[in-house]
Amino acid sequence: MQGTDAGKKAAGGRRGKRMPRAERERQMMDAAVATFGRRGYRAASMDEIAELAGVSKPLVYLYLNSKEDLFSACIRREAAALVEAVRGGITPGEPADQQLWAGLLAFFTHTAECPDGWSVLHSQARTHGEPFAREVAVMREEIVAFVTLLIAEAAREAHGNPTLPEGEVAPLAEALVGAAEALAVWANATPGVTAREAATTLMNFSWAGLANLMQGKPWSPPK
Amino acid sequence: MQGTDAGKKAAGGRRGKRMPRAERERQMMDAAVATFGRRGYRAASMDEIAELAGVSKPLVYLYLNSKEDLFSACIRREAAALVEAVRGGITPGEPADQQLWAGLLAFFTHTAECPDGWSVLHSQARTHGEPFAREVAVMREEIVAFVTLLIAEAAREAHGNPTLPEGEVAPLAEALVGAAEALAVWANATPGVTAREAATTLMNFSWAGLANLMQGKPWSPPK
Amino acid sequence: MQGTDAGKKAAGGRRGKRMPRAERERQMMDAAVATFGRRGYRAASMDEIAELAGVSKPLVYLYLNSKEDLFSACIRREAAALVEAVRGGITPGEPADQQLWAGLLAFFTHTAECPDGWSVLHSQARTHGEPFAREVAVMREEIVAFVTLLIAEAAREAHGNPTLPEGEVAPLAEALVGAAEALAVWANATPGVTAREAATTLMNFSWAGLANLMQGKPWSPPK
Amino acid sequence: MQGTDAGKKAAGGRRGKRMPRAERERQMMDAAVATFGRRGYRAASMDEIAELAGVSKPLVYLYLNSKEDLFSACIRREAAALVEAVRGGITPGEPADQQLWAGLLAFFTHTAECPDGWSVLHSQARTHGEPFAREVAVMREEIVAFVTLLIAEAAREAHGNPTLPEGEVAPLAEALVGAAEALAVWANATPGVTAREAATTLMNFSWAGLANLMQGKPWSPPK
DNA sequence: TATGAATGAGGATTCATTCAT
DNA sequence: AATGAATGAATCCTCATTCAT
Repeated sequence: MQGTDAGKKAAGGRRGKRMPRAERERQMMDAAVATFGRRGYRAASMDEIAELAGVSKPLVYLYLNSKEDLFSACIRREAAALVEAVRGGITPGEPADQQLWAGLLAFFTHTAECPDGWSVLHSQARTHGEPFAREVAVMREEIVAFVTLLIAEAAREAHGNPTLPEGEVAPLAEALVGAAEALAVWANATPGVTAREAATTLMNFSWAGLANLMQGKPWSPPK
Repeated sequence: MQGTDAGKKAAGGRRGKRMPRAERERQMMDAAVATFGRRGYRAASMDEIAELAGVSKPLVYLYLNSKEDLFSACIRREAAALVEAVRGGITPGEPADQQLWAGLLAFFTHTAECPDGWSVLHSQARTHGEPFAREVAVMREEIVAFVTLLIAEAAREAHGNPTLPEGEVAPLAEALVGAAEALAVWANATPGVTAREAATTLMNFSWAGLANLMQGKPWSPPK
Repeated sequence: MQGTDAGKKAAGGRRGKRMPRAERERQMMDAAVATFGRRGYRAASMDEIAELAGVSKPLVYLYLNSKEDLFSACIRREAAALVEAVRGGITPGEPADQQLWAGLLAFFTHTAECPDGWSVLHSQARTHGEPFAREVAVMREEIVAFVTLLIAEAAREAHGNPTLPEGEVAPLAEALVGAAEALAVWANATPGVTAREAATTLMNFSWAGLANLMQGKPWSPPK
Repeated sequence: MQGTDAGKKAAGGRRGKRMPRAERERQMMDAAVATFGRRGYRAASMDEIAELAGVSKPLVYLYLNSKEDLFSACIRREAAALVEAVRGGITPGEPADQQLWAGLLAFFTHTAECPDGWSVLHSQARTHGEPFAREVAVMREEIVAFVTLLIAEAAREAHGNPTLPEGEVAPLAEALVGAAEALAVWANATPGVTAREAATTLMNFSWAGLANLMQGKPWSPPK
C-alpha cells in the first residue's frame, strides 16, 4: 500500500538490477498485494508474483520464505498501513462525532487509494482460514474497540450518562464497522462515489439514524 | 451387510448404498456447501467433497458436471434458500419497520442455522471472480432494492414525505445491508448471540439511530 | 457398413424398444464404426457409441463384451464388406486389366459409400497396435496377393513370359495397392471426384505408366 | 529424429543431470516422437514421454507447454526434417527422372532411418483431427506440388508437349506420392528391403509403367 | 545478490467397466 | 431384454519449493 498499487511492471527497476534488500522486498510485497488482492490467496501463484515483481522466484523465497509467510507479511503491512491512515486522520481530544467523521473519511480515502490492499484485508485474508484470519481479526478488534469507546464517549458528551452497558454498545460498534466495510467495497465498485460521500452517508446512518433523517434532520459534515 | 458401518462421514447414507439420483444429488450439494464454506473454492478439493458425500468422485462429476458448475449450483441453492427464508418471514402489508424487523429476524435466524451456506454466499462466492461473484451480486441487489423500498415507504409513513431522492436512500440501504452481513458473521463467530439480539441491535442502530439511543429512546422489538 | 453410415440418431428404433439381438447388434456396430471412424479408437468413448446406438452402455457390453472386442468386430465386419464389394465387382476369367479395372472401380465406389468404415480400416486400425493392426494386415495381404496374381497373369497374356520373378512383382503390387489407398483418401477428401475418375487415374498410372502417357497413349476405360 | 530414435533409455543424459534448455528440449522431443510414433497421440502418456526423456513431467510442461503443443512441435520438427532430407537429395537442374529418383531415394532412406518420425507424420498426425492433420497436410501438399511439377517437366522433356492439363497431372502425383508412402511403411515393416530397392520399384512402377515392364524394358537406376 | 534448472505432490477430469434390478 | 447407479484407475496439468551455480 505504501506507494500505490504496482502497475503492470515493477516500478523500481529492470529485472536483474542489483538493489538493496529493503527496496527489493518492497517491490515483492507490492506485487504480492496486487496479486493476492486480485486473484485470492490460492489462485495467486508465486510465479505470477515473482514476474510482476521483476525478480526470479528463488529470490522471493530467499527474502520472504514461503507463500504463507508472504501472505502474512502482506496482511500485516496492509493492516498497519490502514490503521496508520485512520489514526493519522483523527485528532484525539475532539468531540466524538468529529473523531468518528475524521476516522471514516480517512478510512474511505485509504481503501479507495489501495483497493488491492483492502481486498487482501477484507476479502482474502478473512476467507482463508486460521493463520491469516486471526491476523486481520486482531486489527479489526482494535478498531471495533476504538469505535466502542467513541460511542460511549458520545453518549457521555450528550447527557452525562456515565456508561452505557458495554454489552449494548459493542454490537453497535460491530454494526457500524461492518457497515463501513460494506460501503468501502461498494464505493470501490461504484464509479463516481467519493470517500467524502461514503463517509457522509455512514455518519448520517449511524449518528443521526434513519428516524432523524425522516424528520428532516440529516446529520451534516462539519465545515 | 446392512449392519456394517462402511461410511466415514456421509450424513444421509452409507457409502455404496444405491439411491435415486435426486437424493444423491442433494447429499452431494450438502457436502459441497459444507466444504466450500469452510475451505473456500480453491482450497476445497473434489476428493474431499466426494468423501464427505459418501460417494466416489466420478459420481459427483456425472451428476454435477464440474467443480465450477458445482460451486455455481451451491451458490444458487443457498441464495434461493436465503431469499426464501427472508421472504417467508415478512408479511407484505405491514408497516415498514415491522417488515424490516421481521426480515432481519428471518435473515439472522437463517444465517445462524446455515453457517456454511452463508459463508459460501458472503465470503467465498464474492471473492472468487466472475462466474460466481455475479450470481450473488444479483441476489444482493434484489435485497438492497427491497430495503431501499422499505426505507422510502417508512419515510412516507412517517410524514408523507413524497419521496426521498433515490440517490440518497440507496447508499443507506447499502449500509444497512452491509451492517446486517457483518453482524451475521459476528453472531456466528460469537457464542451466545441470538438471532433476536442481532436483529434488535441492527433495528436500534438503523431505525432509531445512535442519537436517539443516547437520548434514552431505544427502539424495541414488537410484542 | 451394410446400410449407410448411421446418422445422428439410431436408424432403427427409439431407445428402450425391445428388438431381436441381431438387429440391436447391427445398430451398435453401425454406431461404433461411425464413432471409431471419426474419432479414432482411443478418442471414441463407449458412452458416445451407446448413445449413438440408442441403447444403454451395459447392453453394449452384454452384446459386444469390451471396447477392444467391439473394435475388432468392427474391423472384421468392415474388412469383410470391403473384400466382398471388390470380389463382387470382378468377373473371374476376364483379361487381367479388365479385372483390375473392375476391382478398382468397386473399391473406390465402396470406400466412397462407407467413409467411416474405410477410415476404421485404413486410418484407425493400422495405427493402434497389435490386436488390431494384424486384422487389417491379413485382409490387405489377401488383396496384395490377388493383385500380384493379376500382374503376373497380365505379363503372361502380354507375351507368354511364364513368370516374372515373384520378388519383383510383389513390391509392384504393394505400390499399386498403396496408391489405391491414398487415392481413396484423396477422393473422399476432395469434393467432386468420382470413383470412376479415381479408378481411371490409377489404371493410367499403373497400367500404362507415365512414360506411355507422355507419348500420347493413355490407357482408357473399356466401353 | 536428429540422431537415431532413442532406445529404451534417454540417449543423452542420466536423470537429474543439469543441462542447457536447448539440449533438454531436444531430448524431450526425441522421446515424444518415439512415444507418439509407437503408441499414437492419445495412447501416449506424458508420464511415459517424461520417463523416456529422463526428466520429470513438470519439466516437459515447462518447456513444451502441453501435450497438444508437444505433438505439434513433433510434427513440425519431423516434417521439416523430412522435407530437408528430400530437398538435400535433389540436384535442381537435372532431368526430371533423375530428380525423382534422387528424391525417392532420399525419402526412403530418411523414413528408414527415422521410423518413429515417419509414423508420427504418416500414421498418427493424420488420424488425430484438426489441429494436427492440417500441419502434415501442408507439407504433403508441398511435396505433391513438387512432384506435379516434375511430371509436367518430364512431359516437356519427352516431346515438347507444352503442358499436360493440370487436372490430369495432379491426381497422378497424388497416386505417386501415395504409393511412395505405402512403400515406406512396407519397407519399414519388411526386413531386408533397402531404400534403394524401394526407390527402384517405385521408379519402375511410375516412370516406366507396368506395360513397359512387361515388354522387357524395365527402368533402371542411373550409374 | 541473483537465477536457470528441476521436481514431489496433489488436483480436476475422464473412461472402461460392473452391479442390482 | 434392458438400464439406472456406481467406481477403480488412469491422465493431463499446476504449483510451491529447492538445488547448483
